[in-house]
Amino acid sequence: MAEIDTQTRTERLAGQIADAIIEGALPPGSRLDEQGLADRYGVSRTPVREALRQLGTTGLIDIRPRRGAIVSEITHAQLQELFVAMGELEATCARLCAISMTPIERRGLEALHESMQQLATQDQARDPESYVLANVAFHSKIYSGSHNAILADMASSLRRRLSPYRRAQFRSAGRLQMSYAEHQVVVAAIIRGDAETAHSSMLRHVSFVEDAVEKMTPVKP
Amino acid sequence: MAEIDTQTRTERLAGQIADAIIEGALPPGSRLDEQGLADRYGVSRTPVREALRQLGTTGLIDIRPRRGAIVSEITHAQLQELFVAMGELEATCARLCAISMTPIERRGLEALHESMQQLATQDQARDPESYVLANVAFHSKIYSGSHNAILADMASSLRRRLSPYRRAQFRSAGRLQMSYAEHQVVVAAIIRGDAETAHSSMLRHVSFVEDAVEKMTPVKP
DNA sequence: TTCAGATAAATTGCATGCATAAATAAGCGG
DNA sequence: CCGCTTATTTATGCATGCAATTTATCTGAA
Repeated sequence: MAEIDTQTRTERLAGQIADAIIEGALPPGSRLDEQGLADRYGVSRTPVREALRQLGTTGLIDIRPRRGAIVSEITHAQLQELFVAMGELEATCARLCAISMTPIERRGLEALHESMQQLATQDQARDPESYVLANVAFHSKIYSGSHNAILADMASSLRRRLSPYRRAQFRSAGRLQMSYAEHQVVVAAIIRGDAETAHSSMLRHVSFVEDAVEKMTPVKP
Repeated sequence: MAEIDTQTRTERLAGQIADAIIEGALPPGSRLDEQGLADRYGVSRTPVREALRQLGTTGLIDIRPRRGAIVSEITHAQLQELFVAMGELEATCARLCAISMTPIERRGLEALHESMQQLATQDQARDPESYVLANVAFHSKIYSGSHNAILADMASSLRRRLSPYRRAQFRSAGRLQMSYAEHQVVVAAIIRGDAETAHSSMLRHVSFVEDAVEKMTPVKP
């Protein structure tokens, strides 16, 4: 048998349900039946309810009193706001990176970015998976490089919340190379400590992502 | 009898407990005994637990598995990070205000700010209460003026989370006039649409607040 | 057919009970 | 007197049960 029971059922559930949403198994609008989830994960309704309430405050799901919870459905306007917010947060993190990343962190970021060149240029139609993974790592490095756990948490929380809407984004033609080129500007600015450019180029990068998503995501009015 | 039972016990509890923390009735480190809270508010442990879990995800309280919940205690370093994060968020909101506030919103902000001049100059030792209230309204206007509900929520959530540590801040000598003068720069920049200055001056304003708080808040290492 | 109202089924909100891990107190050897 | 082990107590985590509300189903009339 494994080891750590240090985690409570509720916490584990919150993670599992969140993952299911992020991975798309539970698309926006899905009803989150308490008993159903309890059966599905082999627990009672109590920890399910606590997990749902936790996810509710993150915005991932929407709890409607006496009417059950659903995976958050988002209007077009709200989706835009989410992207703007994430863009501003990531841009802020990037600016802080330019100011306060350690030399080691700068080297690490640069190295990761360079390793992504191959992933971006290899046959993208076949498998953007590895680039997507590296991309998450890239943005995580930006978050942690800000040296501010609060901003980092907010940014990754937003990223999670948006993930149901970005799934297919990297499948569009040339998006990988575009993304890589945008990263290039951000990284260069951070490396040379140019806070303003780091900020503005990251803002632009995220807004490009937004454009790419908008072209393909049908969201109800 | 009143009317709306549209709100669930859990939600009401979450609000009441949060208020108690914000108002200082439950200082950082306080133990949040489930049964005690249940008795105190005349409910069972179940809604208390759900409310606590909700507050846990906002960061207001700290839930330690199997060891109960306490009002979040914060190290000096974390307090600094919180202030930096809030500063960056408010600065971002201020920048967005400069870009996208409507003429009516600009007028409203200016009017509120002007009304605060009297509150700042009147005998401050006696009663900073009214200025504190107006100050909350001022920053709320900045949040809503960003026209981004996500950023606004994050900023006000952070403000709530910091409120236990800012209570006595405005009692220090001359802090009111200082605050008013700092606001002046921010408002002027927003009114004339100077995004960069709005951002940098708000950042400076919040960091002054941080300084004022640090001088008086004893936080354990 | 479609829609209104009534009835039945399903689901949420909350209280309660119990097992188990922590915290606390008691006992014991040093 | 003090530290460490062991019992006792307390509190948390979770399951279960019930009342109330929502949602689905059924009936009948326009």
